[in-house]
Amino acid sequence: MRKVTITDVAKKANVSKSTVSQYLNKRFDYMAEKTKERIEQAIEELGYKPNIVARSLKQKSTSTIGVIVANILHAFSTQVIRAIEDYCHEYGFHIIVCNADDEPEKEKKYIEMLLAKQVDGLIIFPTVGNVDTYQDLVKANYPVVFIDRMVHDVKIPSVMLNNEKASDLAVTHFAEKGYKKIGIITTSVSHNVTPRIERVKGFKKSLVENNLPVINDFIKSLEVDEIQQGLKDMLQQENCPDALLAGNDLVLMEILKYVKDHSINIPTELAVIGIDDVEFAGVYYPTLTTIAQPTFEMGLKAATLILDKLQNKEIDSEEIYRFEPTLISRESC
Amino acid sequence: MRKVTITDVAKKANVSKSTVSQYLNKRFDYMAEKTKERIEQAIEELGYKPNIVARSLKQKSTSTIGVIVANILHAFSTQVIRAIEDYCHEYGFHIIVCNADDEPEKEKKYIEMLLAKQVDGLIIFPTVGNVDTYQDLVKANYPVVFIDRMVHDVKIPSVMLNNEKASDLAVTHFAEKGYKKIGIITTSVSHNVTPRIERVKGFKKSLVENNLPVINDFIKSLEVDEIQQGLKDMLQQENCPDALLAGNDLVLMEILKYVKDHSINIPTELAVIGIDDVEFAGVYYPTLTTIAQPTFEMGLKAATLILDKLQNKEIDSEEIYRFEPTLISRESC
DNA sequence: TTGTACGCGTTATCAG
DNA sequence: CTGATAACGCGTACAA
Repeated sequence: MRKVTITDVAKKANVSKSTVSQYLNKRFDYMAEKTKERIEQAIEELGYKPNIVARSLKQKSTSTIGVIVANILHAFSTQVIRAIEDYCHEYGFHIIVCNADDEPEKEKKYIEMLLAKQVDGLIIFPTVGNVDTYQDLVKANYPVVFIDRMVHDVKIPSVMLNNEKASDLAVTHFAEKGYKKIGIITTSVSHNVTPRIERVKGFKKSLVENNLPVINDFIKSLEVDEIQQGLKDMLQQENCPDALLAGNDLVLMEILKYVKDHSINIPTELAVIGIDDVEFAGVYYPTLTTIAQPTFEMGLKAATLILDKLQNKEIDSEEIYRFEPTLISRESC
Repeated sequence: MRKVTITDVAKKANVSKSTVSQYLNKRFDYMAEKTKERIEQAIEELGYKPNIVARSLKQKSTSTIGVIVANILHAFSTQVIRAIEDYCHEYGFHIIVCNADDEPEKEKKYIEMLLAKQVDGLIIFPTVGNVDTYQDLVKANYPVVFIDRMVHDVKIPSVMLNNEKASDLAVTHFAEKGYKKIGIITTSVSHNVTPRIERVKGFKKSLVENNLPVINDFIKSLEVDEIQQGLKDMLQQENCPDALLAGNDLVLMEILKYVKDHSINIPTELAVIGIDDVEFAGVYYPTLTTIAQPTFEMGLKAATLILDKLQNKEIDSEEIYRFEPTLISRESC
């Protein structure tokens, strides 16, 4: 079955391509009623559907937003994607999602691919390894929004969690419950990723504010597959932490694994709080106290920023949009 | 910054467009070395990137596969998507993922959108509400593969779990452990979705084979938000089940919620098995016995089928490719 | 070995 | 009110 084009419709309706095009774009201002009907009928009979690719070429707009997530394995990523999708869909935009797997190389490749595909804008969870590429995008005045992370000296708006606050909420909660020897484990060691840095920074700061000691042995940044060993090192020493903050959902899983394997009781032997409100937090034994990110709002904000920019609304490109975390108090601390 | 086109490159390198095109497509057979260098340099200096949209229009191929999932909330969906992405990426294909939210209307809209976007093929988790549309695709000989579900009388290959076997594994395991009053809860009531039907069918069949009674009160198909009530009805009667099979991950979450709220002990008061191996199965208290789907293999198969079809390899369109589930025995039964 | 000319499907412009 | 024509950016016979 050959594709039916606008030319076929025009032929069948005995009008010219342009007239059909007018019809399709609802410019009936001066169109004869019977012409309209003939076209309508021809389209119907032939089952004609406009070719978006051809239209995009002409219009220089694909109504598509590219989204590059650093790591799709985080629940945060999928939730944000859903929010972006919802919003874009509402405004007639499609999204193409790519997963950079935390590799700057891959990220760069995807950026190029998406540009070549002429997406109208880009939402990126930056891997921070492609500053030059980001700068090129800025120079070209290409619509880009960062989410989850920011990149210093790059004039691209960022949608971020108030990460220091997230750590602070946790530490303060630990402190209120009487825990004094508090540790933190985060991931994303290889690249200087903002959330990790800010969470550790906020962690230390909050310890000080709560008059608690900062013990460097209790502060670790590890790749996921090193976490079991790291936990062992941390928890099997004489003086070990009695409370542990998981820097994200993947770390939390590793902690729960360790705790299970070593029959450690939560929260009597070890209190636990996780950043990111995982789906099973409420049904786990004990239920898990978490710091929730407003994922939906954040995704929405990123999408709004991009679509606004496409309409040439003025956006402050230096701006960082911070969102506040909330502590969901359950039984694990 | 204006977009730089092949014409700009040609001008700069003092050659014609076609020569540049040759270069881009690596047809150097008869190209002068210095011409090559000039072009190379011009591309470099201008930062030229080919416009995929224009290329697609000419080549009538977008190197893009559309994926429509019925419900992105299932862990199964995301895992399958990752597998598809991996495979497609390897072969230079991109994917566009759409979430139909279990609504046939939405699914239909997405099918039309993806076709208009000229995707080269479609992988669909069918909602079963668009048989006519599917038939149109078949008639047009358009490359489509179904996954997770099948649709009767539609000649489209399907990649599916051996669902009856999944139920059988669970029931037999329950039986071996001495449970006799076994129930099942599934979702997707509104549409006649294959997995649910097959799982219930397999469930009943296995009960009979294990010489256990089939109690209709213990077999429920409910929308997610009705499950709490359903569990109440089922578990608060005199003679209630002592073992429960969760038809998928969402049902499992609901069961765990109920169990928590009513302080029911697993497995002494109620044994539980879930179809779909959720991430926290191994760290839950107790660890959860699950029936795992080979999600990666299934996604891979779907992707392979589509790409094969694009290369006009013969594929039996009547074929249903069944994948075997495996029981992961843990503590919840 | 390189250039010319045209087609892909759509839309904008402008003449009629 | 409608139609011819020229783009959009790329690829490819075919000619030179």
